[in-house]
Amino acid sequence: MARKTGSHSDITGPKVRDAAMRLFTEHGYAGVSMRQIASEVGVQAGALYLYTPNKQSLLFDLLLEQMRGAVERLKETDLSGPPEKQIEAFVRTHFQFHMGGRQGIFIPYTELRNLTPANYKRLEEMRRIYERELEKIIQAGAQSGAFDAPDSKLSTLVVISILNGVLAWYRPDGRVPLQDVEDHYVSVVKKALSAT
Amino acid sequence: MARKTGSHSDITGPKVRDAAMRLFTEHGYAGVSMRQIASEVGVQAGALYLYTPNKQSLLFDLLLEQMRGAVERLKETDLSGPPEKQIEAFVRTHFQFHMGGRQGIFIPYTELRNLTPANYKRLEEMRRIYERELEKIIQAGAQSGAFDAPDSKLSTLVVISILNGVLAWYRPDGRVPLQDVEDHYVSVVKKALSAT
DNA sequence: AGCGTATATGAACAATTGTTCAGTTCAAGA
DNA sequence: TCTTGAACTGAACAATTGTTCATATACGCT
Repeated sequence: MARKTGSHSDITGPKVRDAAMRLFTEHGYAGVSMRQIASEVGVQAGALYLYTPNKQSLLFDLLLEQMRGAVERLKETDLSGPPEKQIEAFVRTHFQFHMGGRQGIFIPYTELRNLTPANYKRLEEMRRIYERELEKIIQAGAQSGAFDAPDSKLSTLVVISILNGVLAWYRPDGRVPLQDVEDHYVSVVKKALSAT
Repeated sequence: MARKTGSHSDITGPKVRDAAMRLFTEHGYAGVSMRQIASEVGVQAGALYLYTPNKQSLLFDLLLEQMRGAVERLKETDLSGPPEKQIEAFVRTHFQFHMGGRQGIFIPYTELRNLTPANYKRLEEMRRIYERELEKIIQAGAQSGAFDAPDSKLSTLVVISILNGVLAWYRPDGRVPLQDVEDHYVSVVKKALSAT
C-alpha cells in the first residue's frame, strides 16, 4: 500500500519535523531512531528520506529553524527605553518564543553536541548574534548604573542559562500557569541584574 | 593477554566509573557505547561486566552516588542564621559539590530520562529530599519578609535550575575563575530571592 | 480511461549495539 | 614450584542502527 488518500508531501513533511522535534526534545538525538520517528508519523522508515537527506540534517534543520526564529522574533521586538524595560522585553520575547507555540517542545541546546563540527559552527555563529543583543542591553544597564554587571559577558551567559533553565522543570500539565512562570522569570532576571 | 602488572580490580573499577561519568556527561547516556567506555579504560568491552551488571546499572549507580553525595554534603552544611546567610551557605555547598572535585564532570539530571521507571522513582525521591531543604530555607525567608517568594515550590524549582544552569556554559579552561563564578551565583540567587 | 509521477512500502545492507562466555594469562598462596 | 582463581581477551550472539532501492500504489492530468 502507498499513497493513502489525502496523504501528501505537504502533510507528511511537517509531520516528520514535528515528530522529530518532539522526540529529540524528549529523548535526545542519540536516543531516537529513524524508525521511531517514522512510526510516530505513521510511515515506514524509508519514507523519511523523501524529506531529509539523513538524520543529522534533520536535527540541524530543526535547530537552524529554531535559532532563526529566535533571532527573528528578537529583531521584531522593541528594545528601546531604559535598561529595565529593555531587559523585560527581552525576557518576555525569549520566554514566549521558547515556551509558546508548541508548549515546551523545544530542542535543548545541549543537543548541539550531536552536530557535525561544520554544522555546529554555523549554529554557534547565530547563537552569538542572539546573545550579543542581550549583552548590549546588559552593557547599557551597567554603564547607566541600573545594573550590577561588571562582567557583561558572564552576566549574559548566566541570564541565558537562567531563562533556558525553565525547560528543565516546566511541565505543561503542571500547577503553575505559563503566564505566571513568565512573570516570575521577568522578576527574577530583573532583580538578578539589579544594582544593589 | 590479560592481567597486566599492577592492574587489579581496585584500579579498573574506579577507572570504569570515571570514564563512564566523563562520557555520559559529555555525550549523554544514549550517545555512549560500552565499547567507548572500555576503550577509554584500556580494556575490552566484555571486561566491563566484571564491574557492572549492565549499562543501565552503570548510569544508575553513578547518578545514585551523585545524589547521595549531594544530600550528604548538604547535611554537613551549617544552615543556621538569617535566611540570607542560609541561602548563601546552600548555594556555595551546592555549587562546590557540583563543580568542585572533578571540575564540571557531573552527569546532568537530564539523563534521568534514561533510567528504568523503578530506578527513576528511587532517584526522584532523593531529589525531593534535597530540594525540600532548599524549600525550607525559602519558606523561612518568605515568612520573615526577607525573601519575595509567595510560591515557595516555584521559587525552589527556579533556584535549582538556575544553579544547575552553570553546567550548560561553564568550561574549566574558560576565562572566568571558578571562584568568581561561585560568587556571582551567590549574588544572583540572593538578589533573585530578595524582597523588593 | 489511462498515463505519469509523487509518495510510499518493505526487504535488504553493513555497521554497531549490549551482552555472554569459553578460554587465556598471571600474581599470589601453599 | 605448582595450583588456584581473579582479571581479562576475543570471538560470537541476536537485535537494532542509518540508509538504499526496486517495487507498488493511487492521485492529478490529459
